[in-house]
Amino acid sequence: MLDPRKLHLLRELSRRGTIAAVAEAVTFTPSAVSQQLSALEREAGVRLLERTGRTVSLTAAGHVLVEHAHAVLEQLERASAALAAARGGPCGPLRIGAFPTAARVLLPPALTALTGAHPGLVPMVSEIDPADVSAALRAGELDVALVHEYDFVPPPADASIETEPLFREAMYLTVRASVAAARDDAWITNKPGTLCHAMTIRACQAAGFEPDVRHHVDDFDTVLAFAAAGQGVALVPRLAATAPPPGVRLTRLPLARRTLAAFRRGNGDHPAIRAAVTAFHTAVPHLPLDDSA
Amino acid sequence: MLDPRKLHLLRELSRRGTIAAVAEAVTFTPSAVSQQLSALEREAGVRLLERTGRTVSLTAAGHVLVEHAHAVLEQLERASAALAAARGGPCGPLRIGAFPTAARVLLPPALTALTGAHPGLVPMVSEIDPADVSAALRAGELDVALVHEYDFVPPPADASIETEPLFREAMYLTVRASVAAARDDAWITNKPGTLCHAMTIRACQAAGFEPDVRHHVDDFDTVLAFAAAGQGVALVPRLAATAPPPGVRLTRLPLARRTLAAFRRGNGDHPAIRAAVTAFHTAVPHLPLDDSA
DNA sequence: GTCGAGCGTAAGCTCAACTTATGCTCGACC
DNA sequence: GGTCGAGCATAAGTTGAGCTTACGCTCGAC
Repeated sequence: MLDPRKLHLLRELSRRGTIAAVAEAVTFTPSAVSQQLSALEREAGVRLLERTGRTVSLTAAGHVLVEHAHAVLEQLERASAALAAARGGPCGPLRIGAFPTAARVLLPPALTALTGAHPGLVPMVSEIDPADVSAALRAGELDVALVHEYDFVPPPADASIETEPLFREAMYLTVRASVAAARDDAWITNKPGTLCHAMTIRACQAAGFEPDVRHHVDDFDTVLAFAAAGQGVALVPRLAATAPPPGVRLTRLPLARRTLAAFRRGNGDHPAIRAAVTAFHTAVPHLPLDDSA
Repeated sequence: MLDPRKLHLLRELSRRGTIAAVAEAVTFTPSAVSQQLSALEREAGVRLLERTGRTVSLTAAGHVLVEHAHAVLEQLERASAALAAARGGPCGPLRIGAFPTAARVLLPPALTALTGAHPGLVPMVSEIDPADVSAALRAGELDVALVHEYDFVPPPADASIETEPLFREAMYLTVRASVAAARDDAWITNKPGTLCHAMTIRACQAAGFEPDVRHHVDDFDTVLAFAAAGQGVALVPRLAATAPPPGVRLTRLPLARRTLAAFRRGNGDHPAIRAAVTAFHTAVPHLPLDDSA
């Protein structure tokens, strides 16, 4: 019988590309991962990996098996969720990941509703950039997460992650009246590697230029303070612009950001997950979203 | 992560009813099965089993988990089948189970076609009563099997087994012109515990009487010889009555027997299974089925 | 050419999972 | 009602799978 633990390693390899990265993700040594994958290959009776230069890559058979690994692990997730449901209502620890703005704006009312409805539930929040969420979910470090996606930045398809939309908000530009008008300005973006950073770059590219990025700041309040100090322009989502400092003009753009709840595929029927997603939904009307675009 | 091996044990328990029977089926000691199921219960966090008198039975949560075990094991089966397909064409050992008449009539041409088309395939045939087939398939003792089902004898629903119909044949009654006319005769049936035995009993019950079963004989040629010797009446399928001995009158009844191929659910795409089922189909036209009822 | 990143193998250790041995409880049977 | 066997659970011992550390090899960057 195929071992789901080994299938999990193979799936991680297909996403991360190197055995060392898989080992780091599952907190094993690379040697252990290498041995497990060798054993899987032996049981499979086909080559699944092949050395390509300094790393390994999957063979055609390896990719086929990864697809089946998704299905197997999803069914195991469903079984675990069913057991959690059989244990009774939502209780125990629930690891929640959230991007900073959501942690600040959405989580407080959501957590109040959640623990009010389910006193046995122990939510544990970690701030995390949406780009890192699916890995953290797959690794079991998180159970649910609040993520966002932007126009221009297509979310990577991930067969192991399921999402549920929560709300949309408009994007605003500081100082200028349009992205094109800020062609020659200094730009303030989030740190490279984050979705927000990618979004700014893409929006400018769509307007026909490469932004002159001068500052990398994650906290939108700081971003607005920089803008107020004349240090550059920036794109900020509605929720980050509830109290702009004096002198910062905000122009609403035909550009949206969508916030979603994400969890491991198959885990959607887990009582704690359901409760959390429900709580997120109930908290949305409390947000200062003066538009529904 | 839930262990599929333990889920398999739980599933076997749900069918067999006692830990001792499960242990015998998987060739473990009852102690090992008991320990594994205890571990599963611990990981699940819910009671799955409860002592009822001298045996154990499943709790509601246990039954829920068994349903998920079916899904998980089916996906693992699919993954294995995909690997077999990736290994190339059908090859290696293929364990085939068949009831005696099928082994005599259908298998010779089917095996010729099978090994002719796939020289690497090594078919291994075991005669087995259809009543025991699903257990043998689940235990991995067989890969495919030829089974039959009768009117009046509903096949037990088994979520882990998949079947594909091959052909139908009519049933014949020896000596008498109708079952009702044989109410006071001595009856010859197969051994108790077989489907054929159950079929005879049910057919008589449907005609309004309990048969006076005097002889238990599995081989239909012997059955016909007994009938020719005036030792009783019997129901025989068309394929078992190709050359009745002189003096045995056969009356075709409005009663059918269906022959099917059975295999583990999810294993239908295994190249060897596909090849075998195809070979079965190609052999059907060679059978002396002078009717298609 | 040198060096580090990445992979694989060898050797050792630890724990899970099996066995055997034993005790307990329930139900059948005289 | 006592006896006995079937069935399950626990204790103790053994084995092997799966991890670690240690080390060697190869490839690609600088």
